[in-house]
Amino acid sequence: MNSPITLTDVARQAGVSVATVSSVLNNTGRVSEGTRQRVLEVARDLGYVANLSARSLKGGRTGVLGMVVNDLASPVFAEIARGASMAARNVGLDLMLYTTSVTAQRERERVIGTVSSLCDGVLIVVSGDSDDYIRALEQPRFPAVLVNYLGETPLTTVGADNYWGARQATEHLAHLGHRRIGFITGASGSGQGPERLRGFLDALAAHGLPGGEDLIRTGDFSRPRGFAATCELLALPERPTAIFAANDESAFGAMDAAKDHGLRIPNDLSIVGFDDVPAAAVVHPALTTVRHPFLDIGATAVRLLQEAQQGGGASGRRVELMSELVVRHSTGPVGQEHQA
Amino acid sequence: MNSPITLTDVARQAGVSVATVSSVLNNTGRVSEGTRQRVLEVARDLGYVANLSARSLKGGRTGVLGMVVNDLASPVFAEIARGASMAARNVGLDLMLYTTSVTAQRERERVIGTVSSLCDGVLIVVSGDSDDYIRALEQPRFPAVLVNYLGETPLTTVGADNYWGARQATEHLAHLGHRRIGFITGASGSGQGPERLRGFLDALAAHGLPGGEDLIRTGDFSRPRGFAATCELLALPERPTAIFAANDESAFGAMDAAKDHGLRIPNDLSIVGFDDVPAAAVVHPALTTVRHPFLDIGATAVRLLQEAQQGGGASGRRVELMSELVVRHSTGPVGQEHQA
DNA sequence: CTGTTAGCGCCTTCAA
DNA sequence: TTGAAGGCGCTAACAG
Repeated sequence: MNSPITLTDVARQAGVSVATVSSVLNNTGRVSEGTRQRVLEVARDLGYVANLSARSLKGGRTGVLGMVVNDLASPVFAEIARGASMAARNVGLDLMLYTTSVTAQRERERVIGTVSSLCDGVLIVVSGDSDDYIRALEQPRFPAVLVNYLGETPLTTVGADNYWGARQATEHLAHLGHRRIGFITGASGSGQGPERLRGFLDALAAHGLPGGEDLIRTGDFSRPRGFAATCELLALPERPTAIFAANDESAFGAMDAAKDHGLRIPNDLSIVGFDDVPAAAVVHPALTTVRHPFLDIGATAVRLLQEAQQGGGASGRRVELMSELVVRHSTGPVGQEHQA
Repeated sequence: MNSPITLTDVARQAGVSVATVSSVLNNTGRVSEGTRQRVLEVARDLGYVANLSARSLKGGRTGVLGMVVNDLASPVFAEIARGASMAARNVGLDLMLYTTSVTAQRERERVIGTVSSLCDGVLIVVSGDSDDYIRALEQPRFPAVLVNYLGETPLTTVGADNYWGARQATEHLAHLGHRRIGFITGASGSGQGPERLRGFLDALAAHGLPGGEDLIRTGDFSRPRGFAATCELLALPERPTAIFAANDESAFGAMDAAKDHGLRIPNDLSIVGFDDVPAAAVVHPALTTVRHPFLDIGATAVRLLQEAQQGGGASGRRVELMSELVVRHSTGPVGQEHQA
């Protein structure tokens, strides 16, 4: 039974005091080079790993950032976590993920409390609206950064633009000659969807294109709903030549529906998504979409969290990254078939 | 600046000793009902949350399970984590995820060391082969369970069958009348791929079907390779009427390729995947695939971990769950076009 | 039934 | 340049 190596073990083995070992390991205080080398060597040989609990209890920095999420399965979340994880690693920090249900209030407070007793700071990634979730953090007891949160809050938040990305995507379609463009909305609860719709509508107006009710279909960010909404759109007397879906998942559903109707993409129907999840680049044809810079969002969140730690309280900044149109192969000029 | 509430705070506020509070909160020792209620009330009012570091340092159970993964982006991983997370919650435990790179040896030891100082036990989910990763855990210093690991190890492992699932899928195709069936392999490194291929080949032999080299194409579990491999298969002088891909991602690529060639699924080409990731149910047509019970795997891992904790050392069990064919709409009887 | 106390592993003065 | 000692929040053993 190999019990974990403690600082004391290293000290004993190296024939010095614990304080000396601590100094060496933390690069603090002046220790003679000889002692230094010996301690380092012993620590390595013994496979010493600092006990985080002890360090945290003592009140020092643990070098661990916490991340609280409520949906492990979403690729959007996964990308943000990946970005945060890489950024943390780059500055010598670890990232710890904690899952929690959106529903139970007590549960969330417990999770936040737990994480904050372990970590130097916490990143909160919540999908949809869960305002009271946030309320618990607002007492500036602990460095926290909110990711993709659109509500009112004094805390620091990071997100990315939705409006201009949607506008850009719609204009891309307009420049391609499309005049009837369908739109598949997101889930009504989320804050991201409406902004995307607004960008779409404004671009339409700017180009004098029709944006009637019949061209706007309710989706819920899911693939099956994207499929169904597209079928509705294609059943219209004057069917659209392009469809803009409020997220990639819906766009994948739209692609399925188009192929099902024997339509070629992009010849017969152009399709644009939103998010640029990894799958968007590998579907066939590759999806034209608006890149939400999730990796950057994660990395920025880590940076802001570090600033919040050093700066002390909640800085209350609101950072919005730019999203960007990525043109791939699911969009093209209006085909002859439909121009008549 | 609201500093966290400690046990002492609660004790002071309730007018009792810390030991009493501790007893109440842990349901240990006998405390009078009146005191009990008062303590509970004060704790709730103050929003007391136990400091995990202190509890862990003291040597007690923390109620947190660790999970070490090397790929946050894979849906396979996400499902396992989801299963483990739900199972943990059901027994009142939390799950903490720690990411680590597969490459750096020192790094991994550090992560394991860190996690083990915080958690009651650890779940290791490694994709591909990383044998020396495992070696570090083998000293039974700490309850650990390996997920989806196929190598030799004295540690407890949980996984799911690959061979019989592949056999079943192939037989499904054979019963549908397919005689020329293509296969897209997985990445050569992984241990899961070869077993799936073996199941495929044995089923072929059992039915007296051809399994020549030309029908077996090298994939790497990715969608683009699945696409390319399928194009090769479709270019064969005598093209297959069905394709079995070693994982769903490859199967999605195969579906893309088929549609690209103007083939209808399943009328002109049947396609089977492996894994049953969530996307498999929502692509169009819905993918027939072999369900690897990831949620169950995660849940079982949690259960075994608990047993390992209670039982003490590494029990060294090897649990293999059954995989199961899920017939959806991407497979059907051989079409007239190809029967001639 | 309830209070006092030691000590988990570490870091940080302070003293030598 | 190094050693000794205290205390972070908590639990468990022991007194009262």
